[in-house]
Amino acid sequence: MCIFNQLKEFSRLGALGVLGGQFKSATRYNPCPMSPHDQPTRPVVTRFAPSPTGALHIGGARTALFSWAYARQHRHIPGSKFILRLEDTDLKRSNAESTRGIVRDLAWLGLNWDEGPDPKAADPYAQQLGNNGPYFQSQRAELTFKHNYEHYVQLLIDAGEAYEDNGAVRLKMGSHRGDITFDDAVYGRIEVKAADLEDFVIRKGDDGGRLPTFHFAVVCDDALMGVTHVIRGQEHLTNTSKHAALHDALAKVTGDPVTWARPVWVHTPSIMNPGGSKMSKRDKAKAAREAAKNAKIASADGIDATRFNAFMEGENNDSDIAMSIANQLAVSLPEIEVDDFRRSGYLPAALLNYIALLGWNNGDNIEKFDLDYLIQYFSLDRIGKSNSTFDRVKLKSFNGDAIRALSAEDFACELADYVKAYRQQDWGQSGVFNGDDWLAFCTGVQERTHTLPDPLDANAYLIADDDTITYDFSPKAVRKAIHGSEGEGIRLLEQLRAIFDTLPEENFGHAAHEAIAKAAEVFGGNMGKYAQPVRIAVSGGVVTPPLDVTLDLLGKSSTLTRIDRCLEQAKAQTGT
RNA sequence: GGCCCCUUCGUCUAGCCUGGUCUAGGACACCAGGUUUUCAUCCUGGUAACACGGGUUCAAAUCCCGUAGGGGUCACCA
Repeated sequence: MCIFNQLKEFSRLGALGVLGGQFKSATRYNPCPMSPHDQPTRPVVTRFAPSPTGALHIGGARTALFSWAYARQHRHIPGSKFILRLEDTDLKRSNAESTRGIVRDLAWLGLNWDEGPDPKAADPYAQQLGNNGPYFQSQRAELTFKHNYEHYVQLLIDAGEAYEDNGAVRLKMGSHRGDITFDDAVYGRIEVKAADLEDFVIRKGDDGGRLPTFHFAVVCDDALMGVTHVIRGQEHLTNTSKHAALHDALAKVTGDPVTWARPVWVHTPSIMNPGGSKMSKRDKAKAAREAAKNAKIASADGIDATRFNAFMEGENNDSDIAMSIANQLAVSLPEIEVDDFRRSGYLPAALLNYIALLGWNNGDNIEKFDLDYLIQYFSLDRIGKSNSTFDRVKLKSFNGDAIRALSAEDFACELADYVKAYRQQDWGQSGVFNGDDWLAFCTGVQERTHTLPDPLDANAYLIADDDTITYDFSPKAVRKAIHGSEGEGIRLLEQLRAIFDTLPEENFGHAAHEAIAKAAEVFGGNMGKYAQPVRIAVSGGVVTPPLDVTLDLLGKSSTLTRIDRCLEQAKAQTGT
């Protein structure tokens, strides 16, 4: 096993302190863990309940993060836990692939659950009975014991709280129940007039497999699983009057006001696009559609024609089609889902840190923190009410900071894994670089890296064949360094080439660097005057890691070959 | 359209509940300067906001009312 991988595993095992260095850790910040807000003495049970109809959305990730952090904050109270439950009562849209993706993405983020599907299970739908029944609502519906939704539907009908309507069952609202008032931890007290409340379906008819609707399943499961705090997106705020009514009705018909007590509702504001629309996979689909239209392509790899055409007509926004088109046309799509951010080279630590700040802050001007800090300081009453715009530029800045906070070994490991996974190349160890060179390369590029692919794209010349390096002397900086001052760069390059030729191959870059420094000292001028022509000669451009690292990685022979080629072309151009 | 919710620098936000300490603080971005062999990093400084209109008050970003703008929701989707 790669030493870097071992090191990484080790660091991952070490608590959840995902960030070190300049990132503030909770313990450093506040030696006294007593927070100003509530110190509940009762257990806190939260859950993340996505519907497996697509990949894990960035907004879902934030909901999961808050739910997770709040449960972890209270883990010292026995019974506190974080549950993952899959809401798959929409048979047509739910699928196992989505479940796998959600489980994988949550695991990647490091948000572990106390109860929920086994992340290692081959078949995500293999039924697992926890203390409170299975974690898929479709499975809960099949059961015949206390978790069966149908049992409660019947109780409501018998008590005159609900009635059948074309095979479906509706809960009586309106004047039957009166005005509904509930409290939200973020938005405060919400009052809805009886006249604005309509009877709503709690169990679907035959077309829907007689399954419970989302509203009914959610209330039953939360109550039966003992969920105390329901943290979810604010699109559910209006729905909550229905859920409140359901809790109250069920408490009444079962005579069990404890189990069916209303939970604490916590609605989080939405995350928006810079354009103002809600961040959704539709944005990815839209970008892909536009690219496909511009390129006038009529199919996409691995996508059958019917789906492709439906996609182009806007009849679906499937991410796999969008991705296929993007790959085919080599265009990038806006990151929307957690997996998109991983592909783009973001670290979980940075992503988590950034989204935690979208709608929450500790009021202490501390922006860089790790999960330990969030667990310690997270509080419901510091969640904001207004929607926030997702700023990828700021995320990138956070990611750069997170990358710089990694040890050189951890960074080397992250990068090697990334290259393997998304470039299907092996740059480290046994691959393009040998072990020492790989670490040297990573060390050289680490502080210039904002997202993982940055150093790959910027340093392709390093692994290119010597004769594929091309020289474009038209950009200003290059022209100046080579042809400026009547070809001074060319003359310097010739002199340096002669010196380089006498240097040993061992530690060539280091020796070459010293030679350049000495030349600058002896002949005058700053080091850049000498280093830039060399940099251009070996890379074709003006930006590389420090020259000693670059030349070490390249080796003496490549360096000389490239200088020769550069001189040849520069002179040829001067001649004409 | 009905109902619900929101509104501080370009963006994320602190401050608002408990009016005066706010000539409104921080971060990202941007601009200028410095460090540096390039780029980046790092350091210093700067530009930039209380949506609008009324009211209450000695005093309002903070309290009240209205207007405008934005979001959500009105499915046998979740």
